[in-house]
Amino acid sequence: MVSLDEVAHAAGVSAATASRALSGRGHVSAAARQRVTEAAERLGYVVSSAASTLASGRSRSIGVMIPDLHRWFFNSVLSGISDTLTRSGYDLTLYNVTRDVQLRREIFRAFLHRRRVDGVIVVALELDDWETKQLQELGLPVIVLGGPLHELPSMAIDDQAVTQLAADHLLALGHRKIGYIGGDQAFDADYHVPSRRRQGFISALHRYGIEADESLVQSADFTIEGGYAAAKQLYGAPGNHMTGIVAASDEMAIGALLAARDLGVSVPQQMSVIGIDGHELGHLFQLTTVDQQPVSQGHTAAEHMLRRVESDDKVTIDLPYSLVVRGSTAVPAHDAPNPCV
Amino acid sequence: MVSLDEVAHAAGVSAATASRALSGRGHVSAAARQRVTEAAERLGYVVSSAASTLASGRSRSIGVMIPDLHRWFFNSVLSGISDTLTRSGYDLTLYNVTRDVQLRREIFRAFLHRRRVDGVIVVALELDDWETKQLQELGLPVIVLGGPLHELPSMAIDDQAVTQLAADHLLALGHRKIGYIGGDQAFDADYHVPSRRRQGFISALHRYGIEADESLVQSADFTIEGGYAAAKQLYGAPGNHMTGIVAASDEMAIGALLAARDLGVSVPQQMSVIGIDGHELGHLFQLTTVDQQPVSQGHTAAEHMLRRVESDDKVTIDLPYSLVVRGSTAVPAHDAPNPCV
DNA sequence: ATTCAAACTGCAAGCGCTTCCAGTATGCCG
DNA sequence: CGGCATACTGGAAGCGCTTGCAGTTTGAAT
Repeated sequence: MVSLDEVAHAAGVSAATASRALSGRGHVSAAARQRVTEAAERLGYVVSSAASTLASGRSRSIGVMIPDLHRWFFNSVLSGISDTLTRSGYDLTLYNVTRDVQLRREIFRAFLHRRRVDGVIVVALELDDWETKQLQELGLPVIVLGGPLHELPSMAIDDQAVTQLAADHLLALGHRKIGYIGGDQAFDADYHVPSRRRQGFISALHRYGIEADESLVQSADFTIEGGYAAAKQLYGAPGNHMTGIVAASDEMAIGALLAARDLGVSVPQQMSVIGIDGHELGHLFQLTTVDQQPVSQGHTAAEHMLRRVESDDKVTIDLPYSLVVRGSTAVPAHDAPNPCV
Repeated sequence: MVSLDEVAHAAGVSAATASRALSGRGHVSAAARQRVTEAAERLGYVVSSAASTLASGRSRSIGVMIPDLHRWFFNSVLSGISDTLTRSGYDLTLYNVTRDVQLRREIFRAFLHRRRVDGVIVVALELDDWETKQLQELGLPVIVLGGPLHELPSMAIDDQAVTQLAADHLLALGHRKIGYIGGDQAFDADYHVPSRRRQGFISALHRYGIEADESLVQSADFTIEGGYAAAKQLYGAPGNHMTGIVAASDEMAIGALLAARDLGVSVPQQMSVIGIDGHELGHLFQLTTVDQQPVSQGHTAAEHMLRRVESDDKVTIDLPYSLVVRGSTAVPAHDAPNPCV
């Protein structure tokens, strides 16, 4: 391993100057900088992260806490974060926060305090008070993606508005008996997203003077399998005259699409289905959705993190989203027979 | 931040003894260890990773290089690795190696050399000579998952045998006209896996005295969409009398299943489909597959890494796999009409 | 009781950088 | 041409820990 001293010596300057030349901090003559850069390049010098961190207090690494790598939304966000950090020369330390309570506690208790990171991006985790406190006590910039959480700077889409937009799309098409696949408090692992989306659905109906029919609301775990099972329940309920479904995630919507095929319910002729997320498979399934561009969310979060979120706290950033209309939604066939068994 | 000195002082010992007590290296009396541990706990002491790394040369962090976080196989492996590392108190530094050549080069040139990690696990990346050399020159333990790569210690399933097993399953059921969805050299982003699987398919046919029909072999990119498109090609080819499909990944197999539904080809009555991987959606789709337990692969890789792979090099570990028969495969209906258009 | 090894402990020397500080050189102003 | 600000540079002091070394104590073996 080449040390800074060797580079400095090769360039005919002191280690101090070499350090300044390479880091860009402080004054260095153009000539010296040139020689140092060349020597470093020639010798293949790479700064020792430990030494640099210890001396400067900066680690050039960001911690990312994320719940479930299998869920498309989360690994998309992670991709976005990773991309931006790598481009900026930052490392990414991954904390995969699973349902293992003990491990989770350990991550908050010890891992984060090792000061290996300059900041922490928390993706879609519902934090309890103790965890929030741990994060705050780090004295590091923290960004919560999928908030908002009042105690910490956060970025989030307006989940209620998003779901309302999805429901509005169906309502505007003329649907009136609309089913919902989402979650309730029991699924609030991530900032009440399930609750807030459900609320958005109900509000949308209210604005059309429709009372949500509890029998048309199904809970699921945001996965394809969960959506499939929930949709089967909805399709199977006799006489509900449902013509459309709003699913709180694209994965569940895809599940609903698969269930429809299995039961011979044609989409969009007999049933319109709309999801939320912008899943990569949406195109294949011709799924109408509200795209929340998770990769971009990752980019944005990382960029903000790199700017250190100087703005004191409670920074709450609203993220964009957009309706993408594909083939899974259409005006309801009022004359058609009830597709549900 | 509480320093080791404070802990040592609180426990009435020197920093050296406190360090030994907490790390477990060297001799410390039970009494001293007890007092140090208590003091550390009470003060909330957590070792500074930078200082510890600088002094000891060990960082308690493992780097993981992985290509595509969206692909289920990769994020499964990552989950497994992460789980094992976290349980052992290790951090995971994620290097998401995308198709961006410049970024990729930078990761190998600079990131790895920062000595932030004690070892590197490379998941399913086809390394060129220069990259292999960079890895070797690190002087760190490296494990390649999805090898084998002769130059570096690696772990892999026997891709040829796996695909042969899949094809054998169909052959044993009586299928003779079998299609294949996989890849050729053009898709060899990861250790010739596409090529080796294709070879396994061809060998299996040979053992039954069947020559592979080139028109029944389709290339795809291992995604659901890719499999869907490839399967449509196969189903659409007139007069091929194909009764079964081997897909080199579950995602492509699922694509084939979806295509079958869309074209009215019934599975398994008219068409048997088998995949490879053990995808979590396999259950929903009743997909027969060869499970290679990627999460366990992650565990195994991480465990080996933690044991530092003392054994010099060229450690090549064969990973297990198993056939999981579900509903997507059955004996061919010899009397049935050709399902293909 | 004597000897010796092993257990234990603290001192101090780093690990490889960054950065404060003080000193020298340079440029520009009046 | 003196004076002062500014650019540049190197010395040296850490950053917070680990560990070799040497000294002290203990226990067991003779």
